[in-house]
Amino acid sequence: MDFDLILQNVAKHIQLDTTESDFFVSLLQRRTLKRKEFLLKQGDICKTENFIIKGCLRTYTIDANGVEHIVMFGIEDWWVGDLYSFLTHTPAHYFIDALEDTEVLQITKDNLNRLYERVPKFEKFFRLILQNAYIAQQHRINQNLSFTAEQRYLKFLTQYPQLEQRVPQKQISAFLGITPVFLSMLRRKLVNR
Amino acid sequence: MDFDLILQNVAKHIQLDTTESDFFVSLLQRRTLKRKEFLLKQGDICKTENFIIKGCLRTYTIDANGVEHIVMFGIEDWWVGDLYSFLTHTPAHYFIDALEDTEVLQITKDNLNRLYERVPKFEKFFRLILQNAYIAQQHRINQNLSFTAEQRYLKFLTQYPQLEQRVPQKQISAFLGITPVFLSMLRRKLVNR
DNA sequence: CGTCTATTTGAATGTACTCAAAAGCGGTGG
DNA sequence: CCACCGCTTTTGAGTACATTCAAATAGACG
Repeated sequence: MDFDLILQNVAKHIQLDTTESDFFVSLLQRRTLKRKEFLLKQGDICKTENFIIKGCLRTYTIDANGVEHIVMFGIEDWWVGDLYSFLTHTPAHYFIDALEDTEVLQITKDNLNRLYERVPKFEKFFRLILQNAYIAQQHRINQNLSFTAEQRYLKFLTQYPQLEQRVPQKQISAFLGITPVFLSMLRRKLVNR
Repeated sequence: MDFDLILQNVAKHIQLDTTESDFFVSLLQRRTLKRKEFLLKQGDICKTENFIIKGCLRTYTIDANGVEHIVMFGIEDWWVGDLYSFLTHTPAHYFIDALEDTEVLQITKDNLNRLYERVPKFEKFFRLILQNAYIAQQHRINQNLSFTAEQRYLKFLTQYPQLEQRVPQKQISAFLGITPVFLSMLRRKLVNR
């Protein structure tokens, strides 16, 4: 059933009884995105937090020169959204679109607040989700500071082996912060060993 | 009095009555650090979250070549620590030491859990602190991807004008992810305009 | 098949680093 | 108060990493 994955995701951190999990899923809305379809555009208000049950999303910006930079990828079992926009009801900094046909479960801020009230354990749940995301980001900042593009690419391969298969090189280069041309050169160099 | 700053910091997000704030401060321990003294070393377990009431700390790593990379600075009114180590009781990834004589208020994990139990509002408080930190980091990742060293330096100057005055250039270069030599060249170039 | 986009390749350029040496600056002890 | 030491910052030359531009090739999709 559709809610299996998200309930497993929740169960990693908090225990729910049937009433609680029924209430939780009653607050979720399903949404389907075609490849290249936007979940969020820069400047819009991000009205939902989104749990991916199928497919792949990217969160990115476009800089002054029109170059895209990917802040994060999301695949099955990941939460994505523009947290700042969601929380403060201000225009989003990021674009989010689908790299594959994707299905998400969405929860609005109002529903999230209802959830916090009725099942306060979810405060803890979302705190933990956030903590993990925070720690992952901190490591990424550190990696970007410490490593060359080649090292970052090799790290990416081991850290996200699924993604390497699924997303085009162009997207990987936008995540690593290098040009597609240079990534292509790196790959050639690596193969020749 | 010593707890003014931290109580103001808390009051930004949640309201406490006297009993609650008394209980909160009763869980805090004060610690003084001399310049260059360590609050945490890589490999140690981070046993406290730390609120800076005076001074300046840096959270950093040392890469394979012995080069330091600063993940964040902390000054008055900031919370610092190695969150992952603190939460999971595993060895810390980061060093934290003092760039100036510094005073912090510390709370242990046990005391934090007591606090959560007795004053559940603090769950919300630390969630908000974390949210803000998360968002700031996300912007930093994006900036590191989108901007050249010169642009990042200029951004740093406007974002942390206090720090520019207080910390040596060497530390700023370690934060920006460039060599001190190159930062010196950038500064010369910028002055010559 | 044709069109559109992604990837590869090569040459020229720019950005940032290394190494080495000199100059500046702060603290300490005589 | 000055001299010296250690550390930071500056300067310059040579080098490595990564980008831009342009063109060719390969792949994906209707």
